[in-house]
Amino acid sequence: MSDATAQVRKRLTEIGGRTAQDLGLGRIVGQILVHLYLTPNEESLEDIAKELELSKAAISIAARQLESLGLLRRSWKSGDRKTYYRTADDIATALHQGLLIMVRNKMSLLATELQAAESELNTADVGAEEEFILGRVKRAKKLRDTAMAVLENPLVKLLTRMK
Amino acid sequence: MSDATAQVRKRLTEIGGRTAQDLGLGRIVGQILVHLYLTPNEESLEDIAKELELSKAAISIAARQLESLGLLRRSWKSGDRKTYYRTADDIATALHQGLLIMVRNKMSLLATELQAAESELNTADVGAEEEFILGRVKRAKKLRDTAMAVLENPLVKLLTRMK
DNA sequence: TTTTGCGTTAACAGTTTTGTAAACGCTCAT
DNA sequence: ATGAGCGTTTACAAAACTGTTAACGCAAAA
Repeated sequence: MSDATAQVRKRLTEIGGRTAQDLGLGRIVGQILVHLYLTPNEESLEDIAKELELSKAAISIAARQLESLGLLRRSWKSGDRKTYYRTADDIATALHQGLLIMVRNKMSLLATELQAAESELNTADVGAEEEFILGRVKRAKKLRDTAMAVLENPLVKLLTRMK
Repeated sequence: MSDATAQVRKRLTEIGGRTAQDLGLGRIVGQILVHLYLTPNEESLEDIAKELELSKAAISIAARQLESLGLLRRSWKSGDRKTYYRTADDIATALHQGLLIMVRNKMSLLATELQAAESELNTADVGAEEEFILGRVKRAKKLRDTAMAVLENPLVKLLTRMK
């Protein structure tokens, strides 16, 4: 592998790290994923640790997290006690679905809270301030509903169809 | 304000804090925004600090940040040296646009990096490994493109039309 | 059974983040 | 001019996070 190529890979790996961190998944997770995505053959924990200059322990934890997200696959070789990792074959769809699920989870949590708030406000004795807050909560609910609708319809259909 | 109502407000405020933190804006930012969103009249720095049980300094910083994002408005009263804050009138659209801009920024950063990677790989002497990586980069680009397309078309039009 | 080599777990240290208290500077009223 | 009241800045303390080292457990080889 040429020197320039190695540098390109390193750079993309860093970007993966930053992105993953933005999503709250931790830097290492993103680094591993991109690194393996740009690697033809599978690699052991130690391989990855050496390439990314991180401890084997850190790799172990992050790799398992990636596996549970369906983004990495484990494999073994006969007469070799190491575990090897490679990116999942359907990594693109897995990523998209994962992101959608994350967003949807946050959204539905918000939905529940807003609904609960509205109910409680309705049972309380309704003064002027309650009236105001209730109005605001209702506006927020409406906002969330349309956002949700947008998210559900065209996005899912377009994105999950990709290969 | 009834006790139950106060509790509802407190709860929603907490949720705002968590959400803002997820977006990388800091907890306080979200708390202030929701608190003011649920408050009929405008409040001074000290008012907010007392309600949220935080220092005036912290509120000062976060409130200015919110103002620069177009989510809060400052105002003054004659014969009173305090600054008052209230939520912007178009807070819904400001929020949506802000989120879209954030996402778009991340996306376009990714776009530049992927493009640069592809160029560099093309100029390098192309061995088997370069070929492989180049293929992966191209796949990633395609992914990003469709995601971007989805993000641009229906979302913007639907969301920014909202009041 | 013992040994070796692996992934994992747990305690810890370094770093970063977050919010506070106190000092500061500016504007307005006196 | 002087003092009071405000928002802001700065220095710092506490808390949270991240990744490492070292110990552990377990399976396969000797």
